[in-house]
Parts: sequence; C-alpha cells; structure tokens
Amino acid sequence: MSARRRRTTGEGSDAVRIAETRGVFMISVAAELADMHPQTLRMYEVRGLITPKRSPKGTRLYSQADVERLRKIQRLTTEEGLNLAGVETVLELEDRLQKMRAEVSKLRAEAAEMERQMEAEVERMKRSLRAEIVPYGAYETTELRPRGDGRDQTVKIPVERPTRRRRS
Amino acid sequence: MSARRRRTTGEGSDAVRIAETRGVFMISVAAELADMHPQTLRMYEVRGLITPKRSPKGTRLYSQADVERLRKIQRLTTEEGLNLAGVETVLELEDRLQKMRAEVSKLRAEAAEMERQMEAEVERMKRSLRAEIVPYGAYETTELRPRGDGRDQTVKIPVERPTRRRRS
DNA sequence: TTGCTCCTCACGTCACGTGAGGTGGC
DNA sequence: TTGCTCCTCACGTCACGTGAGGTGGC
Repeated sequence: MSARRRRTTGEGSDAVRIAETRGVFMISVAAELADMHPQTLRMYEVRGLITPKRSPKGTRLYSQADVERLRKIQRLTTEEGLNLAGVETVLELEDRLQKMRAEVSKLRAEAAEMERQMEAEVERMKRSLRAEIVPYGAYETTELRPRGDGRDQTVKIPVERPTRRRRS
Repeated sequence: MSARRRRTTGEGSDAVRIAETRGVFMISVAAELADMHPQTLRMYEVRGLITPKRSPKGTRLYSQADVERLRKIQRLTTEEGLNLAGVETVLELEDRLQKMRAEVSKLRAEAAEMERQMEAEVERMKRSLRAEIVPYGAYETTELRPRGDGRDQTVKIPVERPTRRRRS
C-alpha cells in the first residue's frame, strides 16, 4: 500500500525496485531511458502529454511509470508516425480498451461463479429430494412429521451411505 | 439480405435509402458530402484510408458508408488535429472498442438469462420437493413404490392444486 | 569551474492539403 | 464544347524535434 521504497524479490532481477509512481529520474536520465532529447520531454510536458513531479527547487522528476509512458509515446511517434494529437487520442482509447478488457474478465468470472453456485444449489436440492423418497424399509424408522399448513418444510433423514458426487 | 436497392420507411425521411455499402457517389459528390477536396479523397485512397468501388470505366464510386468514414476522418484531422497515421490507428482502435462493447452486452445478456434459468430450475425443484412432503391425509392415497436398489428415483404424485408461479 | 537544471527563440524537416496541368470519355 | 473523370508534380503551411543561448544553484 505504501508508496515508499520497497524491494521485490524474484522476477529474475536483483535490482532495487522503486515504486512505479515515485519521481526519481532527472530529465537527462529520463530522456536517455526513453531515448529522447531532454528538450522533447519539456515540450511534451507543455503539451500535457506527461506531467513529471517536481523537486522543491523546481527540477523535474520522472517516475518509472513516466518513463514507460514516454517509451510508448516514442514508439507511437517514431515507429507508427503519429503526431502528438494522435498520441493523446490513442493513449486515451487504449485506456478505455484496457478497462473494457477488465470488465469482460470480471463478467466472465462472475458468470463462472454463478454457474458453479447454480450447480451446487441444484445438487443440494437433488440430494434433499432423493433423501425424501428413499425406499420403504431401507431404514428402520423414517419419521415424517407433517406440519399443519402443508407448506414448505425440510425434513432431515439419517442417511447411511450418502451418494457423493464430485466436489460440492 | 440483398445488397440491391431498397426503400426504408419511417425514421422521419421520405428519401430513397441506398444500401450502405453500394457505390453511388462520384468523387465530386462524395467530396462535397464529406466537405473535402476531391484530390484529398484520391490521396486518402493511395494511403489506404478509404477504398471506393470503381465503375467499369475506372471512375471511383463512394458508398454511404464511405462518406461516413470520410466525415469521421475529416473530424479527426480537422477538429482533433490528428495526422493520417493517427487516423488509421484510431479507427482501428475504435473498431476494437466497438467489438468489446458488443462482447460486454452479450455477456451481460447471457448472465441475465442464466440467472433466469437458474431461478426457474430451483423453483421447479422446490415445487417437486414440496409435492413430495405434503402432510399426511392431504390426499386420499399417496403411493410410494420403492425401487430395489434404493438409488435415484422420481415419483410423480398427482397434485390437486398445483402452485403456479410466474411464467415458467 | 564543470555539468547539470531552468527557460525562450528559431530553424530545418517532413506530412499534408491543394492547386496546376495535361488526358480522355460521356 | 462543357464539365466531369483520370493521373502526376509541385508548392505553401504547419507541427515537431532539436539546437542555441542565457540563467542559476549544487
């Protein structure tokens, strides 16, 4: 939860990992990491494409996430030839696409869970029903106590060898 | 189904409606409808942004759908300032977004239908179970015929006043 | 002092739109 | 003949990247 320094182990790297959104790179470093001219980064900020943090003295501080965004912009402009208006639009659309993908995953998971619960419920009722209509004489006493109003009632009956199906 | 001429009534217009994808406009008309220079349309075709049909003589023929695409391109370039690479990317992304939206709708509909069926099934079983455990003496004879192996069996019992709920 | 930061201004390049110019068939 | 179509070539404009130039604080 904390935005402070933290280490992550595994993932094949021993490097100290920095919280994604913490401003850590001065403009020259960020520019080199993104393979851009520092002046270009300043321009992108004016255009509203990127908003690095600032040190108390006013020095720009770029986060890991900022650098990744810059690399994405770099790819869109250099490789795909978009202008900055296009970059803006595309980043926004990709954001929405990402949210839609999450939505689809969520819906699929919910549907699967609902199906599971439905099967469990039906199974539960089947067992309940089966217990009601065991053959005469299978058990010593099967006491059915009727209720006056004749509405829903559940009667528990001791079952010797309950039929078990799959995982419930 | 047919791609041939057809009329549609209603929708507040008496105009003859043309199948969306049929090539009907010469370049000067399409250009005017899209508020573009004819030469620009030729350029877009070279760039692969639009592919009008051709008459046997080689004259470009733009469909209603082509014109709408042109207007969309017009909006993206003039109003939003994208270049053509951006337009290409954005149109492709919007296509995917549209498909995702359809996917989400479909999943939601499926989930609703599943829930409906589940409720119906549970209801059906409840009724079945309720019929089994009617109080003694409610009906003249309730004959339970046991089966030898004691496994699943369904026993149908005449019910005088079946409880009917909603549409099944 | 060196090397960074901040900023503004200016220029080169490239994409894009469009006009010109010449051709051909209803 | 007029007005459209087809095409290619060329030029003006604008966006963008980047270099220069001057400032200030570790």
